[in-house]
Amino acid sequence: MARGDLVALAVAPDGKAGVSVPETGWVVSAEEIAAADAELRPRWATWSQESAARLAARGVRLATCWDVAAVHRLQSGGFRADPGWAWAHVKGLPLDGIPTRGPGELFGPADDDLGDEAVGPAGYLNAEWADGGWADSPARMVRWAQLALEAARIQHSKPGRDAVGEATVRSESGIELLCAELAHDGLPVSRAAAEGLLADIIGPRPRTAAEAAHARAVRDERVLRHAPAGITADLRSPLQVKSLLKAAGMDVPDTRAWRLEQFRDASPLVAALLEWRKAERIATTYGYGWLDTFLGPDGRLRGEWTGSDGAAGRMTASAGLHNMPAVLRRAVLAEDGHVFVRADLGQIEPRVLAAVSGDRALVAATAADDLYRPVAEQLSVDRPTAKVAMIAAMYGQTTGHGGQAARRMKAAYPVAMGYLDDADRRAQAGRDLRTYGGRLVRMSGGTGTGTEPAARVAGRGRYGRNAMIQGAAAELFKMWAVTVRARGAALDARIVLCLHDELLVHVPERAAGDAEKLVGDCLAETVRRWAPGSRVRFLADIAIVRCWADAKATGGTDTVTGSIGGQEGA
DNA sequence: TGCGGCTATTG
DNA sequence: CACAATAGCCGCAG
Repeated sequence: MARGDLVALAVAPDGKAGVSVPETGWVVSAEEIAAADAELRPRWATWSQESAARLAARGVRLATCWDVAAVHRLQSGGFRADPGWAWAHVKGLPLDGIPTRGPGELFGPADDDLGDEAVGPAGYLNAEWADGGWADSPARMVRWAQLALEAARIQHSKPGRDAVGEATVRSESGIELLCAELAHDGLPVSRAAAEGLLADIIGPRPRTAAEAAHARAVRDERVLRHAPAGITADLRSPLQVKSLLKAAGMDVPDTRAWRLEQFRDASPLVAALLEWRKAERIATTYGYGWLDTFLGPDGRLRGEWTGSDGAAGRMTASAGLHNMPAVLRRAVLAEDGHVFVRADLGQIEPRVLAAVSGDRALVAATAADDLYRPVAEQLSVDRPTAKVAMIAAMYGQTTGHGGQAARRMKAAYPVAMGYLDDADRRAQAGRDLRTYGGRLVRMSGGTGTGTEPAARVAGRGRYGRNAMIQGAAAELFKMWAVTVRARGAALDARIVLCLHDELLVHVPERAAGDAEKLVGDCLAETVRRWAPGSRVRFLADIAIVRCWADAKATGGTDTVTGSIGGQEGA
């Protein structure tokens, strides 16, 4: 067995692992997996994040893997990637024939029970095995691991991948290891700080249901006392709020905050309502219940992580980790003797557009720290207009008054705009897309009726246009993240949060400086791999902080990376 | 009880 | 207010 060789691995709920090379198989302990990983450093072929999660629970972190589910999502699109589904894809089997365990089979063996055969006569995986039965015996565990390896080999043999595609397959797999660790480790959150913030915003923790109801009523009353005499409303009902506003002389089509903002100064009712909404949001979604559910006694906030969603392939997280109100970041504090290295990519989407389209003029613009400056100059407009025009092009905005800027954008950056328009047209026509790194974005479902509403077609076009950028940006980001994970291990630097273009790394204080440099170096390494030979420049703002909220306020080290002409050092 | 609509938060 | 996501509550259908 050599470094990087594929080795089959399937970890059971009890931590025992089926391993195969594949001529020979063993069942070994998590500790033995850890030792083998350290000594031989194979690329473990696994079915999904599940194996890594079970190892992480036992303190074992693998260096690399080939994750069949992650690679399936990349190569074939969609989110579904269970073994039975991925297997049918790699084997080219009809998808409507995949066996399932019906409710009737829960109480006894099915008529077509396959017993100890992992693969049935039609070539599908045994549904009972796939449902967890694979862990029922040592022989099954080894066999199940071997099948993951077989699936991985077929995925590996798929034609049409360039070097970037190969690297993307590896990083998409590695991200699953990171996801398992993010879920296990959690985000450091100070309970005392969090409860202090909540007390300021929504009041002290209620002791009884009656106290909670009273606090709610008090909050409501602060709004309703501004209502016209005799008028009341359930503030949680948009319909009733609309009526309330009408009674107060304001006729609005809906009650969204941005629409009510114009009345804030003139109407104490609206001002109170907008404040109420902010507090209510925190009370219901990010209040004491949220802390009780997701913040462990060890001061770690835990959610589930996925390496790629069903659309363009961004990472997702539950437990509010990706949409926590900014004010609560003040409770995200490094543990004693530790600090955070916080790093975020600057203007990643237009820079990615330059890279994937190869537009020479836009590539040239990425040389600037602020890309929108040269773009504004090129278009002869001010910076805000240039930014809006660029974002409009990437998101497919059709409304508003960006006509002139859009025309100039097309003239100045014809290759980049053509790239986006092409994706838009393909998506509108229901043709599948493939991102820069090779992710299939399925567009073919639900089209072809011929009577499809124009709004739906246009929406699909915008979706496809954006998926090419958002998806490629996600691929770059994940490659950076797995590189930081790998290189940071030696410093005990652990990624504790991924936020689309931002990394939060928890690191012992003594290694802070090294980790800060490492995160920047990893970006340079990633860009060389992700955009070889490109002159596109990527930037990361990197700072050492004790509290997540401090990062932007203090203004971190402005680290500049990328900018590789040719194959320097390569 | 399930689901679409509305709303809010994040990138 | 365009692209993506998670998530809670309301109102309605079954």
